[in-house]
Parts: sequence; C-alpha cells; structure tokens
Amino acid sequence: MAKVLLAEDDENLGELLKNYLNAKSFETDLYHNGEEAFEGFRKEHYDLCILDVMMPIKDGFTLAQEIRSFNKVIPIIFLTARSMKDDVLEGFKIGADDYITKPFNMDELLFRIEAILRRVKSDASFQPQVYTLGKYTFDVQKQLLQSSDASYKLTTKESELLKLLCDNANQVLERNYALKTIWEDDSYFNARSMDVYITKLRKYLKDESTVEILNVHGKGFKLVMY
Amino acid sequence: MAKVLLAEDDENLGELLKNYLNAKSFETDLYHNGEEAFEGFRKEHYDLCILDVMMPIKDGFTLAQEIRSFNKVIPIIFLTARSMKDDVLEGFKIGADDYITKPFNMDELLFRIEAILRRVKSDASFQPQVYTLGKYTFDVQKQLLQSSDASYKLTTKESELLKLLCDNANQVLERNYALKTIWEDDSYFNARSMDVYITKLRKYLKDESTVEILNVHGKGFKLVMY
DNA sequence: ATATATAGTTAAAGATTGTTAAAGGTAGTG
DNA sequence: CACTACCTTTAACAATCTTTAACTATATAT
Repeated sequence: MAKVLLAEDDENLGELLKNYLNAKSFETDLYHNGEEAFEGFRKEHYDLCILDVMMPIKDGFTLAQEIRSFNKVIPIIFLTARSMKDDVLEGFKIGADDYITKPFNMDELLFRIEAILRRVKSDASFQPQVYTLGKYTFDVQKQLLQSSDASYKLTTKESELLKLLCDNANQVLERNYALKTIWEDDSYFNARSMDVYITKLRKYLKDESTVEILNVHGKGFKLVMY
Repeated sequence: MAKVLLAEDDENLGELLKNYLNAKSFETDLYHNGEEAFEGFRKEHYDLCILDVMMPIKDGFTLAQEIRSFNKVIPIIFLTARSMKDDVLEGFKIGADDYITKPFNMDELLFRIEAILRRVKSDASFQPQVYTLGKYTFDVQKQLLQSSDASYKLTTKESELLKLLCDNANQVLERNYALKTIWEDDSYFNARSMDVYITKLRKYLKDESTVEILNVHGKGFKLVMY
C-alpha cells in the first residue's frame, strides 16, 4: 500500500485523480497548491509525488526542488499541460522520474506509477547502496557497517534509521518524518524507541570522530560529517 | 550536462552503454582498458566514472586507486561480475560510491547515476559554514565554538542565534526578525527567552575582548568585531 | 526626576533527549 | 513444543535544553 502526494490546483481533475488512485489502492492526499503540498510532505510520509507544474502560489518545479532537498530518492512525476521541451528538461534536472502531458489517460498514469514503484523497489532490493562514514562503509542491503578495525551487523531498525540519516546527511532529519517512514506512526513510545536506536548508532560510530549524530532540540537529528 | 568516463573492455557492452548514456544526455567517453582510461582522466574533466573491475593491462580497482589519488570526490561506480563478493568490498575501501552487478538493466544504471549525481550536487552545495570571532571559530554544522583555550558545544538555539548574529555582523539584528526566524513567532515570552540566550552567548565570548554583543535599545542586537 | 518600557541575570520549572536494563516479540532449531 | 538467540519496545531514571518567573538594571520619555 503506497501513499501518494498529489498536488493539483484544478479541483475537478484533482478529485477525479484522487478518487481513481484511491480506487486502485493508492492512499492519495490531494493538495491544491505547492505550499500546501510542501507542508503536507513535511508532516506525512509519502512513497511517491505527482505534481502539477502550473499551480498558484508555488509551482511544481519549485515544489519538487524543495521536496528533493529533504528526500533524494522519492519518485516524482510531473503533470504538465505544456508540451514544451525545455520545461520538461528543467523538471528532470530537479530529479523527476517521469512526466505526463495533459490531457492524459488515467490508466496511462497508473501504468507509469506502477512502473516507477516497481523500478524503485527492485532497484532498492537489487542495487547495493553504500555510504561512506569516515573510515566506515555502510552497506544498506547487507546491513553492514564496517571499517578495517570493526564490523557491525546492524539490525533492521538500526539500518533503516542510519540510512535515513545518511540520505539527509548534514541536514536535519525530522523526528516525525523518520517515525512515519520507519515506524509507520509517530507516537510517544515509537519516539522513545527511536531515541534508543540513536544511542545504539552513536555507540557504533563513537571511534570515528569525523562523524557525529547531533540532536536538534524539538526537531530531530542531524548526521554531520567533516 | 555531466561528463562520464566509461572504462569497459567488452567492445559490445561498452558501445551499447556509451550510446545509451549519450542518448540520456550524459557525454560519455569510452576507454578499453585501465591505462587508456587513466590517461583520459588526466586529460579531460569528468563528473563521474564507471569502471569495469575486470579489464586487461590495468584492472578497475587499481584504476580507481589512481583516480582517487588525484580526485577525492569524483563518484566512482564499479561494474562487477556476479561471482565477485569479497572483491567488491575491496572496491569500497578505495572509495567507490556504488557498484552494479552484471548483467544489469541499463535503466537501473541510469537511476544509480542520477541518484549519485544528485547526492554529490547537494553535498557540494553544502559548504561548511565557519565564522571567525576573534580567537574563536564557530562551526555552524557542528554547533561548536572553540579556541585554543576553550571549546563549547552549543545547543541548537544558541547556535541558531549566534549564526544569525554572525550573518548580520556589525549591523543590527532585529528582534522580530530573529524571533520569527528561530522561534517561529515573536511573543513576549519568546523575546525573554532570546534575552536569556544572549546572556549565554556573552558568557561564552567574555574572554574575547574584540567581539561583543551590543544591545540596540528597542531594535535588537548587534555583534561587533574589531 | 520619575514613570515606563526594555534589557540583564539567575534560578527554577517544564520539556525533550540520553542511557541502561528489563520485558515482550519473533524466528529459527532440535 | 520447548528452547534459544536475537530484535524491538517499554520502563525507569539521568542529563540536558528551553521556557518561565522573579528580580535587577538601564534606557527613554514625560
């Protein structure tokens, strides 16, 4: 069950799409402009974004840029009425995964959504994702954190949390976002559980002084690397 | 528009990849062994390297090592045969960013390339912000204020406020602006809280006479440096 | 000069986070 | 099923960070 963020200012088209996607068992939230959509993105956890390019207050490209600054991997599909090529290129520079030109067949959109999710999923399960943390390398698939001195087999939660921190290196990883991504819901106890895992991760990294997990009071955590 | 160095001894696969990447608007140069590739690396500027591990004359790992000795940040992706397992780890110690196992889907390779370039770009846009305050240096990311005599780990709020003061060094940092930036809203209590933090910052800086936080009555504060 | 608003300082209260250990769950094995 | 090993959550308490409160000092205006 994937959660979809839909940003579309046209009320009719928006509702139509939302209902269609819900019927196809994508839990879809509709926002009517870029600003609303970004707020929603920060508060909830989504697996995929569908953004209209032309929207009031904040356009789709700007929105995508902001979303990318918080999440480098979430798939983004643009809806564009214009078939202008330059705009499309602009979108891909920001890190879009696909675009679809209005008017379009909804089945076609569905097909593309499924294709992208399939690719991302198979990619994630097949492709090694490896981060460098000072002297350590962190292999997400293998859940392995190792240096020449030490090698730690991480648990699922440890690994998921460290991956999120790495994805947001040198920026604040917000508590709520992490909780909704890893724990599904942000409750008091899950938040405490997360704190316990932060302690565990800090222990693993304690002998690498160039990597540190800082707390940002009331907001979340920040993985800083020098 | 990114330039890609591709080192692959298999003529068919090499040309196929080159054409594919060119079509995806990556300007790709193909080299047929490690030695050629290294010469090319020295002559041209590339944004990313894709290296086959098994190549005649000079293998991919050795090549990567040489490339790394000249450039510590350029992303390197290895192409490896499926059988290799421990060898792959060897590659990461040299500083590879990712590896992909043959046979692979070209779309998946493209996805990895884009993901890595996105990451590198956002890393590059992150420049460590360090201010000099007399004998102190203030590292915003690390939230660290240190001199040869003392080192203070700043809290989030202390750090945010000091950063704003530094950004507005020798000019007035207005109360309302600071409150709205750091505390989200300017209320009586937040203003008082800010005053408390000004006191804290002054304490940290008290033994550095060339730096001072002045009050501008009714307006805000000014960080003056001589 | 005196009143009033603004700022300085310190300490306590309140909120969040850090840490450790025990309890509860889950998956594998004999 | 019982046993084990490991992972995750809950609980309890300590430490730290932020806000509030109270009191003092200074600046500005009447």
